[in-house]
Amino acid sequence: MLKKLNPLLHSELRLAIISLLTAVEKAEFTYIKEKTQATAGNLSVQLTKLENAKYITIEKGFKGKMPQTICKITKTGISEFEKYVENLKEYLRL
Amino acid sequence: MLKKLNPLLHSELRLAIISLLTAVEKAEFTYIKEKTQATAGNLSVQLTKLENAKYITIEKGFKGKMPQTICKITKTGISEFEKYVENLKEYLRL
DNA sequence: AAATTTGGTTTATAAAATAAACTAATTTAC
DNA sequence: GTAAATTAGTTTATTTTATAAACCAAATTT
Repeated sequence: MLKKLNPLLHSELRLAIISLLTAVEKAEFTYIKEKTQATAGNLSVQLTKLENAKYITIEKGFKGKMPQTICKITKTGISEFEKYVENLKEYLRL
Repeated sequence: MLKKLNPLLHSELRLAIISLLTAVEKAEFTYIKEKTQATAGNLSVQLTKLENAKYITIEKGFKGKMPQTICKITKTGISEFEKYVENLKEYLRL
């Protein structure tokens, strides 16, 4: 039987964010924005959701004088992503 | 760069329906309902969306005296599903 | 020093998923 | 034989979600 897909990950933008973060140690807001082509507002909202779920951590600092937001995936985020991928594979018949 | 995911397919229930229909020649409403664990209302709505997009065909008839709805995937449905799978693979790093 | 850009957040709106209510015919139980 | 329950759905309403628009503060450019 098909397993329920984690709704937090079954979202194009959030999935793209998590996918990106699995491949790098950390990433800046602006980098994620560029890579995903998301608007800043949408990205901000979705990052906050992922942070609330503890799938990522968000650290706010400064790069020179400009604000900088750095995101990292957590162990929870990685394992939920892996579970999601396994569940989704059945839908995709892979 | 990650490709945009077809929003009609990036939906848990619609994806499950299409996935199911790729594996069989045709399927009854009640069979799909059982397999997907969807409510009848939700299923009805999502099937209609897939029909409007010409991803599936819906034929209404009778099985004995009871109404029967039979669904089949179309060529469009199959090729859109295949495209969706290929695009999604990049998100999943497969 | 006014206008623009950068790096965001907050709030409002649009779209989608889901659930609830309803229809209509059919069985089943009394 | 008729009331209650079941089957097979559709339609409508509600909730949730995604997205866009508006906004803020500081920095930079003209």
